[in-house]
Amino acid sequence: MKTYTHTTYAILGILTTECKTGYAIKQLIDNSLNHFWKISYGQIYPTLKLIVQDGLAEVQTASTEGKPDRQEYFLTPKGIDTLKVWLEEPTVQIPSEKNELLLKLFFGQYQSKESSLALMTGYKQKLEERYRTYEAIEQGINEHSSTHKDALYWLITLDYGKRVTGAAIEWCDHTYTKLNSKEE
Amino acid sequence: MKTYTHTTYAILGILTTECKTGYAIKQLIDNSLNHFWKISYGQIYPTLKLIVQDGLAEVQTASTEGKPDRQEYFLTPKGIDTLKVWLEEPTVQIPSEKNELLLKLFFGQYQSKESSLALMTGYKQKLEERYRTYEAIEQGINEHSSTHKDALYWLITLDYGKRVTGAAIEWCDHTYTKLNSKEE
DNA sequence: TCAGACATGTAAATGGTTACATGATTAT
DNA sequence: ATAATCATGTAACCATTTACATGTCTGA
Repeated sequence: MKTYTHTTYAILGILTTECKTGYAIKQLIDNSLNHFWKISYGQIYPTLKLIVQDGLAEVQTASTEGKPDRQEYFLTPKGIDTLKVWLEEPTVQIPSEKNELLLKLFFGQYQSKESSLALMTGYKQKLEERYRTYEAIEQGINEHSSTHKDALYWLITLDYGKRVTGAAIEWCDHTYTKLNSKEE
Repeated sequence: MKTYTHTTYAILGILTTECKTGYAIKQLIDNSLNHFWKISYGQIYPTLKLIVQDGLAEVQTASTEGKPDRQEYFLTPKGIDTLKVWLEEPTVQIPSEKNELLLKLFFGQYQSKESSLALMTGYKQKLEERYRTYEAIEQGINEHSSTHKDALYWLITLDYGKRVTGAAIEWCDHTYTKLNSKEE
C-alpha cells in the first residue's frame, strides 16, 4: 500500500469528524491540534486534491444560504482503510525539536549574564501563556463537550502538553536561579 | 544587518570552539547538541561557503600527517559580531513539535485499545532510552570536563532534556493506566 | 462602504534531508 | 584486500511556509 505524509493522515483523520472542507480542517487544526500539529492552506488544498485522485475521498459541492459554496470531502472505504492501517502501525518517532533558546544558551559563554537571564524570562513567559491556553481549552472541553466521543483523547493530548510545558517552566525557574547566583 | 537562519548561527557559534572544519562541526552537533539541534552535511558545506562569501569567516587549508587535508574556518570580527548580535536578541520562539503519537492518539476512536496501548509502550521505551542517553552524557561531562568553561551551559541544556523527557514518561504511565482501565 | 468571517486555491521560495560521488589514510 | 574513519562536496528531492489572487456574504 502506498504511504503518505503524516500531514495527509492528519487530514484523513480529520475527515472522520464533522469537518469536511479545507477551511474547516484548518480551523480544527488551529483550535484543537495546534499544540502538536500545524498545517497551512498551501498544504491542505493540494492534499485534498491528491486524496481524491487516489480514491481515498470524494468531493461534493454544498451550499448554505448566505455563505459561499463549499467543497465537502467524504472518505471512501479505501480512505478509511488507509487511515486505519496507519493508525495500527506501532512505530512512532519521538519528536526532536529544534530549540532556539537552548542553542543560544549553549553559546552562553559569548553572552552577558543579563542577556541570558532576559532570554530565560522571555521564554518562561511564553511557556506560561501556552500553559494557560491548554488550561482554557481543557476547561472548555470539560464544560461543553465532556460527553463527546472524542473528549477522552482530546484531554489526553492536552495533559501531555501541560505536563511537558510544566516541566519546562520548572526548568526555567531552576536555571534562572542558577545563572543569577553565579558570580560574574 | 543581514539575518541568517538559525542553522547558520549554530555553525557560527560552533566556530568559536575548537571545531573548525565541516566534518568537526557535524561531529560536535551529533555528540553534544543532538537533543535540541540537528544538521546534515548537505547544509553544513553550503553554509560554510556562504559565511565566507559574506566575510563572516575565512578559510585555510590545514594538513596533518596521515590524514586528508582539511578546510579550517576562522571567524572574522564581523562574524563574531554577527553571532553576538543574534545571541543578544531576546526573542526566542518556543518550539512546537509535530508529535506523531499525539496525532494518532487524537484519532484513538478509530483504533483498537490494544493498538493505542502498544503505541504508548513503544513511545515510552524510546523516551526512556533517550533519558538514559542524557544521563550518560551528563556523567561524562561531570567526570571528564567539569572544569571546561562551557560545562555549565552543557549541563543546563541536558537538564532541560531530562526534565521534559521525564515529564513525558510520567504522562505515558498515567495515560497507559487510564486507557487500560477503560471498559471496552 | 468597509471590516471581517467564510471559502478556495496557486506559485515561489525556503529549509532541510537523502542519495550520490570522490578520495585519502589506517588498522585488521 | 577491505572495512572504518576522516574529509569534502553536489544534485535531486521533499515538506512546508508565505505571498499572492479571488470572491461571497453579513453586520456594523
